Amino acid sequence: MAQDKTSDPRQSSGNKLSVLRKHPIFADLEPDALDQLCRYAKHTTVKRGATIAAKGDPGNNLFAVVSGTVKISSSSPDGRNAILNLIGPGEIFGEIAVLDGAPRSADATANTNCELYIIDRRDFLPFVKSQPELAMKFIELLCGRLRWTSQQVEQVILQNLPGRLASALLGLTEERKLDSGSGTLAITQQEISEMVGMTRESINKQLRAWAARSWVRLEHGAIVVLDIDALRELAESGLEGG
Amino acid sequence: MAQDKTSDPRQSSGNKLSVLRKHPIFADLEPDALDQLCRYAKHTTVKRGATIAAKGDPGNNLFAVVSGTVKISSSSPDGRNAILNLIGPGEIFGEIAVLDGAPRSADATANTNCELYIIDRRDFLPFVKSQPELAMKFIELLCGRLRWTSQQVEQVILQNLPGRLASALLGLTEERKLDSGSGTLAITQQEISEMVGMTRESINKQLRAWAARSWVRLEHGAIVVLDIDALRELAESGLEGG
DNA sequence: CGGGAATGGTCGGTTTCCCGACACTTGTCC
DNA sequence: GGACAAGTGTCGGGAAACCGACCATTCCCG
Repeated sequence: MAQDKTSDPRQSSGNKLSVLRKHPIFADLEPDALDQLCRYAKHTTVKRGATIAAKGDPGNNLFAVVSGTVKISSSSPDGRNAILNLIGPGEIFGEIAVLDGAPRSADATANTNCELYIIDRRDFLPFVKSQPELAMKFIELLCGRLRWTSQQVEQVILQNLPGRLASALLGLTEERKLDSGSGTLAITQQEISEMVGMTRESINKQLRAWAARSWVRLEHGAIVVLDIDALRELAESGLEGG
Repeated sequence: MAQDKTSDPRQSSGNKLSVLRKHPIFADLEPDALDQLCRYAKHTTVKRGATIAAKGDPGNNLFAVVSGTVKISSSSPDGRNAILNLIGPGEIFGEIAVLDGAPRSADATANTNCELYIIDRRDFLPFVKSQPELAMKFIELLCGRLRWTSQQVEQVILQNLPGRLASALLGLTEERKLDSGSGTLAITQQEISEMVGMTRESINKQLRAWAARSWVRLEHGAIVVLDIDALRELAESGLEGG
């Protein structure tokens, strides 16, 4: 997993460089700037289930995912849980609190064992301000996030369970965040229920109805999307599908 | 209403200056930059109900609200409607499509008669890039939007009707977007239902239950919040309240 | 390889909420 | 000032989803 040894700064820096360059937001930085960024980035690994950041904390760090997936979620006093986003390799998270200085608005936990880079806010904020191009990149990133989140609100208001579930499966399939090839999504039904805001039972019922139609195939801890067009049609019409 | 006459550039520019300076995002600009911005901004008025921008359009304009309120919404094929945001005086909207170049993700309609400034993307984008401070302001703006929208997703997933309704009323009261003093919200029950994603009937039923407890008072086309603490408690616990 | 945790599958009773319909009030525009 | 639109109040049937309670299976870790 962690091939760079923190005891060897030279090699560490070299690996960091090649990894950070794959993150779209840093890809176009000048070599000097990228090098500077590498010096700021600290390498870490976290075990599945571990808390990376908690709601309400000061946002002192920006995170970049090297491997694994991170779950952004929030929970209510009565134990219910809402999954807001899943962050995969090549993506960053925790940028909002870093950029605006307000407390974290959600929890971040390791959905699988993860390899991360952590960048301190005190290093990063001046760095962004010194790189106008990077600021524009962040504006684009935030715009994308906003589009995604607004669409979620839209779907949750306009669509019923089948529509929402279809939309969620489509989103996961298209982004390939959990894709291990040919439409296999490594996600539990419990997690899906927390993404769309319905109970696990309702999700299970709907999924098996679709499995009977060969739209999907259910495996343990995974869902295989077989007929993506059927799901797309259902998601777009927003109706029916029981 | 419209005190600046477009036939008189001098006076127009003077008024624009004082108005644009009230928008937090432009407030800290250098006088020269602000002056430049005024030259870009075109003044317009739109009548209640008129479409300002439509979903799918290219985002060629940034809008700043001078007076009135604008409704950001999206509708499904079967006629259902979702209100995503309400924009009041001193706020801007339409910035996402301008900043990232993608099509508009929602409709914008005049909720009341409105007075707006319109700025062309071709003028504005180079302007932002030439003003590093402004880029940071936009980052903060987008972060705020993202926090608000994420919270909406959270609420819609975690809370039931009473909780969501209470949260919506609290939000509207605290932002004072529709406030005409002492907690009076100028909003119809139909509109609230489209904000929280429930039917008007359900909203009406819940509101009258609260009116019976003197938590709110219902007027024609308006809601007066009487006991804000009761609503806050309900919104935070997320439970009960029938 | 064995035990426990995680995940999936299943079931009715109950609640919530939608749906369609309608009467009444208020406001607005000609 | 009168017609019409917009907004509110109300009702009951029926569908959708929750809830709590299970057991079966699979996986993972010691």
